[in-house]
Amino acid sequence: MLWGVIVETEAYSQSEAGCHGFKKRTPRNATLFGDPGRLYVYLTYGTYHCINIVTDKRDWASGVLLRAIAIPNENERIASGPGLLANRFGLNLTHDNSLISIENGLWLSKGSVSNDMKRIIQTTRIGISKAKNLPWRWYLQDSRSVSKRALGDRSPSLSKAWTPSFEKNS
DNA sequence: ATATCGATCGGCT
DNA sequence: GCCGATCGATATT
Repeated sequence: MLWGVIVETEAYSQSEAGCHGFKKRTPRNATLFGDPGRLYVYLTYGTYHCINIVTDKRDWASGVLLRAIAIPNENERIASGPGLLANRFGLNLTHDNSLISIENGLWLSKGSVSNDMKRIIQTTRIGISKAKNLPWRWYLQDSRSVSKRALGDRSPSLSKAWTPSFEKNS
């Protein structure tokens, strides 16, 4: 079993221009409009795959892009970007629309993270030209497995600490 | 029909 | 910081 800790993500929603589903449904983004709990995989720049978790109800395009994963006992940079993590997990277009479930051998779980890895930075998304101002990227401040841009972009002026609401309320 | 643009990355200046 | 790889989707002629 190959597993890791998701250390960087971005959110996309049909309501904003950064989202593949902003304009209309196409063969490429169809999964994004489908049921939640599935993988939306697409080819970017003709060279790398990007992995999203479809998050919202059917017919409302939205998803969370997995940007970086820390894998225990492996090079800390092995999955430090959207394309890199897709490569490491062997995910490609054939996995588009795959159901996320234990039965399917592909799932997420809410694990525990060491105390020194709990600081979360919320800031703007990377590599897009539209809706750049939306602060919909999150990463673990102290992880060395975040994407290259996140490693260098740790200026507190543009970023701010963020606490997940489920922890605030618990 | 042709041109431009990406939710990227590694290599190079 | 800039560039090319490489291809599907979208914009333009």
